[in-house]
Amino acid sequence: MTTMPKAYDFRATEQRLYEFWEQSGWFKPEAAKNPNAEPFVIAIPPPNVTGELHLGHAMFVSIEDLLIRYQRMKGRRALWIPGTDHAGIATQLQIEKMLRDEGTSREALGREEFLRRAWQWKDKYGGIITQQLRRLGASCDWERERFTLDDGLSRAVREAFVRLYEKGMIYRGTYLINWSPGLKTAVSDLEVEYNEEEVTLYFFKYPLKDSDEFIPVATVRPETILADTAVAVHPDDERYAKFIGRTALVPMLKREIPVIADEAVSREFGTGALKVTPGHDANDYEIGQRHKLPVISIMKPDATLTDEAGPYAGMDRFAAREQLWHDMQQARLTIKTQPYTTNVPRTQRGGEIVEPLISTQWFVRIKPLADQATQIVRDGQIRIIPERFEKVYFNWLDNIKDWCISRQLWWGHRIPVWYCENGHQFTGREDPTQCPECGSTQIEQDPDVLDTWFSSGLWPFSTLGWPDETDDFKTYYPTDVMETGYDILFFWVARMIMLGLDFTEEPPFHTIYLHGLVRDEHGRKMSKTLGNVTDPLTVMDEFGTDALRFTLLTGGTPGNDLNLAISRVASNRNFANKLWNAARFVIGNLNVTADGGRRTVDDEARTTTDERPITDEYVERYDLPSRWIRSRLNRTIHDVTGLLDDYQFGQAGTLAYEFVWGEYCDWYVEMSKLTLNGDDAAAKHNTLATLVHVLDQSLRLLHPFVPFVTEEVWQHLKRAGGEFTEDWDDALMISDWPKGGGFDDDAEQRINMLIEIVRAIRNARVEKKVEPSKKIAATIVVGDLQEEFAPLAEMIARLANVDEEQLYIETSITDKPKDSLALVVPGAEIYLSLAGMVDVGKERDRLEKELQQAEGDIIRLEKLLSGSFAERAPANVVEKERARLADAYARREKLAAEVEGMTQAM
RNA sequence: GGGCGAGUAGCUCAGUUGGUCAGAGCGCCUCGUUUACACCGAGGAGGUCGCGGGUUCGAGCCCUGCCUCGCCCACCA
Repeated sequence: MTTMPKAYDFRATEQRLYEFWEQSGWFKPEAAKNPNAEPFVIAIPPPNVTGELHLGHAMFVSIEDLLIRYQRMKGRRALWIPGTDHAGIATQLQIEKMLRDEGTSREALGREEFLRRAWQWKDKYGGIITQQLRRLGASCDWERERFTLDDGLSRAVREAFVRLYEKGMIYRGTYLINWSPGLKTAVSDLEVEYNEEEVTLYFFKYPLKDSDEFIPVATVRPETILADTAVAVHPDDERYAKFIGRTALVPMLKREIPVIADEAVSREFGTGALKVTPGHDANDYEIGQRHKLPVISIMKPDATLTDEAGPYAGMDRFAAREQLWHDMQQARLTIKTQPYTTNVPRTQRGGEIVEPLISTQWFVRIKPLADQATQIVRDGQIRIIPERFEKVYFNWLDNIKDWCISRQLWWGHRIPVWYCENGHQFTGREDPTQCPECGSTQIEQDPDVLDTWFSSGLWPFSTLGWPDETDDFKTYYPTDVMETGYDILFFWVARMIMLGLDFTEEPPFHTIYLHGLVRDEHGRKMSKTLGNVTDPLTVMDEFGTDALRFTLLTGGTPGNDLNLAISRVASNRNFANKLWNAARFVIGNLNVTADGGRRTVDDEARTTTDERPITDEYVERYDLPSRWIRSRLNRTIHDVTGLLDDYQFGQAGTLAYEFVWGEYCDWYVEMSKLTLNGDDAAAKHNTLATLVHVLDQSLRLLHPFVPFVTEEVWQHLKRAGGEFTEDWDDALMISDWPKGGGFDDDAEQRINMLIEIVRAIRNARVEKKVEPSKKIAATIVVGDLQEEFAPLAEMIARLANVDEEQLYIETSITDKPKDSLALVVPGAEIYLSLAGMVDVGKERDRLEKELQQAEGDIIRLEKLLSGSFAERAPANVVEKERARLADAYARREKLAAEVEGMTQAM
């Protein structure tokens, strides 16, 4: 027998198989059988270089590897470009933490030393994440691995910046931006998150100059009073009309500011009067522009106050808030405080409150790029799956604001702009040594670096060698599918499209597939503080990579979040085991029958790529179950292929799963035992050929979903298969995708009926509590004689031996067997000899019920078919209903006769 | 304030041109060792498909209103 253990051991196979694949070079597109095949390319969403594997990674690897393996098997030159992202803020934070633990800081080290340490860190931890992607089975071409800060990509970033700069698409300016005091850098609008929080709303008096009167004002950030440059009221507000044009005094500072009127003030909110702080509030900034108000900035990068804050200079923003309020209370300038719920802006990374600050930063003029990016999707040149995200995409691009791309960090691509001592500003593809305008050699590079997303926005082409016209770029660009989480549609996807269109004049991919977030079992977001984080490595340790992958692929739908239920992972591990054991069965039989059971295999029997129609010869060759399973296989191949081409991965996987488990294992393997037990060598041979063929094709269908177990099983099958498998490829992963053959409706119909009959008998046996091992005699009446049913039904349903003439298959009978239990299924009647086991009264009730049901069906169907349904509904649908009606008539007749017979017997 | 998604068996979820669509897995109940598999096999219980209208011969599936939960965008101090 076989040496395969009873249970599939993924621990013993996964790593070995991955190394086998990778070392064979099959992850490279150059390994394609046809060197001129059409390429299929995916650029990986680059994980943070120092990141750790989480379920989001597992999700994208599952989907992208599925796509890549599928297209590879279909013969495309499949290329999955791997790589990592330097992830500016995230990585710099980690390095700074390390330095803090060492008792030093980036400031103490200086820029150069800091970067040296950062690269050291990257070299140490940068390999971990890619190692973990391998663990997931990712069939990336690792020889093409890239990193956003490597030389090639840095050159791409430089080129991109210079081009935009020269076109006037990049500018430097002083504006109100989002400032992160913790990170001490500007962040873009997207990096600010608003959370509803309980804060305090402070009401106070704005005193007027030369008067005892005051204007009541409310604010949630009292410290910004110090930067006020006006008090504004609504022009139509009678309460405050008299103050317009007068002068107010900033509390404690007694700085004189005007009282102005502006439509932007809401009369209903707070006191109806507004303090205007152009230096620290976006709306106020606009009001300030309208009224030409001065802009005062009271905050330094670390959120301590500047000299403008007078006595509060040097204090932290929150300390200053308290102190100022205290002082104002002393000065009787306060009115009251009250709790207030509002959206507080916090940085995505650090989590501290973002401060709107006036600052000089670099921006990309985004509108022209956004318009192009909108158009390309509207034109259908890029398709987004699921489609609803197109609306979200359009909405964001339509309201886009210029992109702040400078960051006050050290870890990243330094902005390639230099300033000379004479105030000239210039860029260059190469680092300059002197000013191109005045020739001064006293030049200094801008200290800032670029937003991480600037470099990732170039990813699909920078990884292929752009801006050079490399072979890779020419061959593999544009890529095909961009697969990633919907949460980075704006951050990353939109920017790749904008920059891709601008630099390469082509959409960087034609399809965007967005997956959802992986949540915990009950739909909660996974977080360390909640303690509900599922580590994919732990899951893989326990259930195997295939089980995790299959769960992620079939457990949800595109664009929707997925609640990961461990019980599903467990059941998918069981599925891997099922495949394993089906193979053990097949392989065991191959070995056992090595002597007498086999005869020479001809091409006809092997049929790994049969496209042929169902011929007489074919029908002659294969027994009914084999014809049935081959036909079902062909249908499954057809459907799974269609679903995959339509990006319906979950459906495709489920279908293949159900075929393998529910039809091949549950029925065909069982039925094959009959033939394998017999002594018809030719029949045995054909059944074995079918067992091998269907398993092989099923493994191919499933390989993109569960690559490890399918490869392992396939290798065992290949080794044991002898003449059946001698022309197979070296590995499943490089085998051809199944083409599928014709459908054998006749065989399907017959086996379906057999299955119905067997189910009815099994059901009756359990209901009547017949010993499982006890054989019972039966008569089966089927319209058209199905002699093949006898031995199959005998075996599967444990009916009495046909040779003892206790199992009859008839086309019709005149007298019902005595003391029998009647069962009626569509197209057949069954009489089980259960002498003495049947309670006639109960039995009559049961049949009565079935009779009523049949009558109900008849009434419903007659009504349906007499109405306009028959005219309006499609012909095939009507036909189906007609057939059901005919069957109901037949059932009614049989059942009525039964019931009557039993009533008399009583 | 605007937009989107979800609400289907106890739990986690499928269900794409409206016509066996009322399903799967897990859990539960009864049985069970026949050439693979107890990570198994056979059988079973369990749902008015969130609620109300409407369109249609026919609606989880389309339209409309409402309820609950979640998310995104905007951000009136």
